[in-house]
Amino acid sequence: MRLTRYFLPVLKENPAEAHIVSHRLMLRAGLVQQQTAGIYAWLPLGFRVLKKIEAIVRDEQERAGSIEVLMPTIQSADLWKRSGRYQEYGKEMLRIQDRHERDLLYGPTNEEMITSIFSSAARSYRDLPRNLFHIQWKFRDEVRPRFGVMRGREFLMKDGYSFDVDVESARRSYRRMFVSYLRTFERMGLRAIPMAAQAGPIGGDLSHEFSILAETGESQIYCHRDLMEMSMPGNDIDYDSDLEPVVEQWTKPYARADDEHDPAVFEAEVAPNDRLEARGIEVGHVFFFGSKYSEPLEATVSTPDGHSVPLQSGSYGIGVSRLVGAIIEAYHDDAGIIWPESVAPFQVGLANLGPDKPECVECCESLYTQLNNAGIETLFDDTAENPGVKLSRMELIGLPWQLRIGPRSLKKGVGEIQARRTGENTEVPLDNLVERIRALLGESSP
RNA sequence: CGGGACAUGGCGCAGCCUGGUAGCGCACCUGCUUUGGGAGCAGGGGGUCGCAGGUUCAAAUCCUGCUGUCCCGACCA
Repeated sequence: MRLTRYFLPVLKENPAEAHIVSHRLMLRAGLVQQQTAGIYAWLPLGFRVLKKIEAIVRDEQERAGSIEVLMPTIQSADLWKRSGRYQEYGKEMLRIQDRHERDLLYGPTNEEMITSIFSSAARSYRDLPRNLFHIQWKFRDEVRPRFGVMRGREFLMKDGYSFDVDVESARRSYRRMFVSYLRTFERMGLRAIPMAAQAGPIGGDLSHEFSILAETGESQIYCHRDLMEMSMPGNDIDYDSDLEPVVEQWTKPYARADDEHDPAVFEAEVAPNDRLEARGIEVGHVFFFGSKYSEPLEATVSTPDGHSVPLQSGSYGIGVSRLVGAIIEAYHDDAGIIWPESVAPFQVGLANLGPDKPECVECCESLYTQLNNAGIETLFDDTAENPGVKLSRMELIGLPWQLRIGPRSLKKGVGEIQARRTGENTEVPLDNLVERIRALLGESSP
């Protein structure tokens, strides 16, 4: 993409309303634009990041055996009246009426709808287990939206739902999602720690919040330091195998957010040097809720012995739009964002530092073509602006690799590759540039 | 939902207390010069001060109401 044809409205100064680093950088780097409190328009660069995150989430969901669907944003109130949540859910639910004065709502979540959809077709234990997910915009009329997309009212969420014939089988579904969440966040360069959360209807251990550590986190978390070093399930993980050892490993060390925190247990279980207290951002939540919705909605299947039992379900959420902010909280410096490669809007930024020099233009045009042909996502700064403007803007938007071409380097027959993360600058002969970039991509993770 | 602030060109702000019809920096436009860390000179365009009402000869400035936004706390992916 040529910058002269792109839409990248960067801000030189910090917008007054943004108080945390990710919000500031998202506005400054032209990722989003606020439309009203807690509601954002995604500009081209931000939208690309959102899509990258979405793709990783989708990929890991499918790998774990979950199947994608798409449910509407607007729901009829009927289902919610049957489950009782139409009354229970507070003012956070946006209630609307259509022209026939029928009660509708903008979905804050989809347990009722998915239960209805699934149970309308699933009759038998043979149809189980299944896990369906969708990635869709939600609306929750938060009392106090803040921190940009980290607590918006409208937000993009992956919500998945598992259906099983009994609790033991549901546990297996839960573990699959648990493991897939560890992998999902890791692929974005995040270490998300599963925290024991408020127990579900059957009690026990089937609810976890996945949080990443960040100064601007909204909750206080307490955990064992080991969780920061523990190795993640690899690419070869078999979701049909017994995942209990993995879950066991990750849930054994103490890890709780402030609402579940018990200082006495913390101090008894964790040695002083191993205690980690920090702020956390919740990026995912897995939860088993049994027959909470299947019973009122009469979603049942027949068992092998011919009885009829309500579906056993869990729900699994990932805050996709929130992750954009969370990743920036984890990866930035004074100059701007530092995108992990896996979610970067472009892999490479190509900057022509001598836009008035024909040899620079020619060289950049050639490189741009080569990079495109190599399938490398490149943002080409072909503007006539000063080098300083280009370099600082490139740092602000945080592309992992910057390719700099100017009269100075050209004289030596080289181009410069600067790593955004380390600031390391390498001179590479012009002929080898594209090859080198290709080698660098994916070599260092994240 | 409790508490507290703010609202002035695209952005950041001053002016308001002590009413007299709007100013600065950045951005933008034109020209020339510049080009390896957010350039220089010259010229130029753009706001009626969130909205409504009131006081006054006169309101960005004082008063009332409304709306919007932000911050702190309690709740949430």
